[in-house]
Amino acid sequence: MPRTKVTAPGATSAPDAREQWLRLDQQLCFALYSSSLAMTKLYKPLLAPLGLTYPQYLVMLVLWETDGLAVGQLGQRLSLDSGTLTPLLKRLEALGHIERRRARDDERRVDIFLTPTGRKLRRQALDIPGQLACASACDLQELASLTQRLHQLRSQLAAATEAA
Amino acid sequence: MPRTKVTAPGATSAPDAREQWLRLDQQLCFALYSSSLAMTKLYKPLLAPLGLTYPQYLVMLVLWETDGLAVGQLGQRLSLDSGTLTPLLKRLEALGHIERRRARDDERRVDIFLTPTGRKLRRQALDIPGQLACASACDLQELASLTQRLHQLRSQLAAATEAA
DNA sequence: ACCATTTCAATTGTGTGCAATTAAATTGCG
DNA sequence: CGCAATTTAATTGCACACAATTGAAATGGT
Repeated sequence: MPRTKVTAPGATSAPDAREQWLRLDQQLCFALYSSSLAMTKLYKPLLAPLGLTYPQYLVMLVLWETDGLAVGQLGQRLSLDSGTLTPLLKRLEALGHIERRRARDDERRVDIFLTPTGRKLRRQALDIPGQLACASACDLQELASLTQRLHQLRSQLAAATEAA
Repeated sequence: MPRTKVTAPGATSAPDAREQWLRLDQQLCFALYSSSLAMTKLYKPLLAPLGLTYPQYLVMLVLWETDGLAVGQLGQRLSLDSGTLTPLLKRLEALGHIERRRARDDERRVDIFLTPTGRKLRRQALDIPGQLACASACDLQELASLTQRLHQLRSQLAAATEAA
């Protein structure tokens, strides 16, 4: 019979439920963390032909949807800050995929534009999601529902972080 | 009516299903990636009192379950290699939480042992999973099932990576 | 016993992530 | 208009992640 007793903060006697929750495999955080790293590893060989790292690929996904975003807008879309994006974008620029242009109407802003090379890269990327879907599960329905659940979780986590 | 036609690799006419799958929000990889980063951000203030980063916390979770593991075993448990673990473990040693001991029966191995300080830290960690559960969802049933689903996904991703 | 192979951790180099600071440009209030 | 507050990206510093290499130690076949 499972114990439901709540142990007071200072109590040291009797194993309480908190012991169970400290187990690595029971923690959502680790499931998330290790899955995410595993996903990145699986992407690596698929992205190698495009010459992109995984975070660079995410940036390109955003730009293929909406070209000409400012660094801050990109960051908002991906939940990354300028400390992460600035060097990453400079590398994408060095590769010839994007152009970083200081906005004329607000000199603080840096807008990001795809080059023809960057736009062409999209065609090579078209097959990647399909390959990934096969490798990860292949049940598209299940995949979509898991994706939705994670987006929902992300919102809750972000909201909880703000609240603190 | 949804198209089920499979476009040949070289075809350029007619928008096909692959276009849809390239959208950022439809991709499981991004849902996973951003959720994991959001989770880490939420942990940060909770771990600050313990003086641990999130990956350091994961290492401590493993050691609290099984003390005296070799670096490689720790890496297997967390899916991290020595390039990541060696500097992290040196920092944990500098903090006084663990001791790195060259194994006598096999000089290649480095075994990791908790110090009394490291063991004591566990008590401070007991409340963390509960706080996190509340922040993330609070429906324990749902949380557990998501965790299971992610562990399963991780296995599939790891298997697919091996296969390549 | 010898030596090629294998197994380990450590090191090196590249690329994120993020907090904190900096510096420039803009906005808004009096 | 003048100036403080705000916004924006860049920079700096620290801590992962991981590929590739190194070097020491153990193993296995002959």
